[in-house]
Amino acid sequence: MAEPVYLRIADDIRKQITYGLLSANDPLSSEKELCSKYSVSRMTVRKSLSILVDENLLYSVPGKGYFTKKINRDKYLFLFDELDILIGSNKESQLMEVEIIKPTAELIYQLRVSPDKRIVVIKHLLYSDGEIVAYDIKYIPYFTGIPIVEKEINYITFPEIIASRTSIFDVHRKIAISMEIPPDEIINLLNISSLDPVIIIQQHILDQESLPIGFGQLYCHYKKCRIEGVSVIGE
Amino acid sequence: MAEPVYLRIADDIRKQITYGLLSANDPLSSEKELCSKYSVSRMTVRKSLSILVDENLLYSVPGKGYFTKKINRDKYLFLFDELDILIGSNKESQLMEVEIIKPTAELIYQLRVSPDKRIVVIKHLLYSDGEIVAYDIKYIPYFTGIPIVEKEINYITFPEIIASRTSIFDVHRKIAISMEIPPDEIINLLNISSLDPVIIIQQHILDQESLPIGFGQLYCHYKKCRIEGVSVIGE
DNA sequence: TAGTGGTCTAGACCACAAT
DNA sequence: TTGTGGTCTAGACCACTAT
Repeated sequence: MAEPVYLRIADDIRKQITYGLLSANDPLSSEKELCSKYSVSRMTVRKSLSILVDENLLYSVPGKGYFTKKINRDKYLFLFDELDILIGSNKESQLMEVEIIKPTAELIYQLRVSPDKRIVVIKHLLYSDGEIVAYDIKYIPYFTGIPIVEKEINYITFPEIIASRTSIFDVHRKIAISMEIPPDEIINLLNISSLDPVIIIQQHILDQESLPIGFGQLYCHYKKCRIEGVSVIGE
Repeated sequence: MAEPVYLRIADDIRKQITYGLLSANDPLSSEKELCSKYSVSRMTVRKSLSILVDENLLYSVPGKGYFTKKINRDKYLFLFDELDILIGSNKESQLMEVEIIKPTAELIYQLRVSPDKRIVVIKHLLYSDGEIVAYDIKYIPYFTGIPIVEKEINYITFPEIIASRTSIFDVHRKIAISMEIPPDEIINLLNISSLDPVIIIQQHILDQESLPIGFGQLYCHYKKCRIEGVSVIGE
């Protein structure tokens, strides 16, 4: 078998969408009609259609049929890793400090906690070619079992710390990249001028109900950071 | 039917992976064995397994079986739109200039073209709340049929311009975010201090063979840009 | 040779849409 | 009532892997 039948059918339908024979929200022929048209069984047609649904070119409505989707190609898939985004060859992360604090006003807001809740703070310094280029700070509401011993923390990722409380599949993350002139503490740590902005990468870790269970900020020297991604076809 | 059988089976296998009963690269029971275990047909088992393959928890090797995958949760999906990333409420894009030039040394490198090839340059200014906050410049090697009339260009996206030459499904994009102190031309346009870095979002549009067919750079005022994304489970 | 996943057929019943 | 997609069964043949 050179090319599976279901791929040939998927290609055929994809072309009809691509070349504009079908436009947004146009109904497709029914599965049964496509079975006759291509002389295949329903399962084969469904396999073809499922590929196009995965590609976000089609959606189906039970009892009605399949419809074409509007295309938006403005989604990028980014590989985001604290060390990967740093420019340089010798990169390493060093645990700086672990402490337990009472939440500031911002943390009360960001983590939706009460003022008397204790917060675990984990600070890292990130080095590139021997220089400090970034400072990372993570906040997690205290819970029994959370690792607070430095040795334990140094080798696990932010989601892993939190996953010790819940299943790793029940959390998702949001990220935001922006720039600001940082507070003095960061200016000193990164050894930059008081007028230089830094790149801030803000991470929110959320549970299934989208309630925050962790919050982190990475401050990075503006010359030492580069974030890369590739496009995906999306809704 | 409250919950389809294939979802119940997928959940069951997912739990075994999540809770560490199966670790990376462990072989799974064969489809046939799973059919017996859950008393369902092969198609139902395959549907369950295909979900887990889509979730990047499993991979299959023809003739051998299914195996569990190492999890990496460091991929983010970003919605990237030139106007969406600007901070502000009233945002608009204005075509500034279209011209045809001979390529500079950088363009010869970025677009892999010969020095005598003509390049179409499209410049936009991006406004937020009435202020110029970003400057966008796109380079596309000239080809017959490329829109160079201002009216035509103003309302189509970068990939769409290029897709007029090839199918939109044959192109993919790479993006990189970094910061730099920009050249004087940009300093003047954005009306910033000569010491302020800007956010540079670099876009490469590539064809099926990963050869460049378009190159663009967006220079954005560092205070006026914020890029957001959500995590996905990846390989 | 036996076992595996990949592909495919020809049916079936269900819940839901449109009429 | 008819047509639709969603789910599911019980087979089949193929290419590939391991022995």
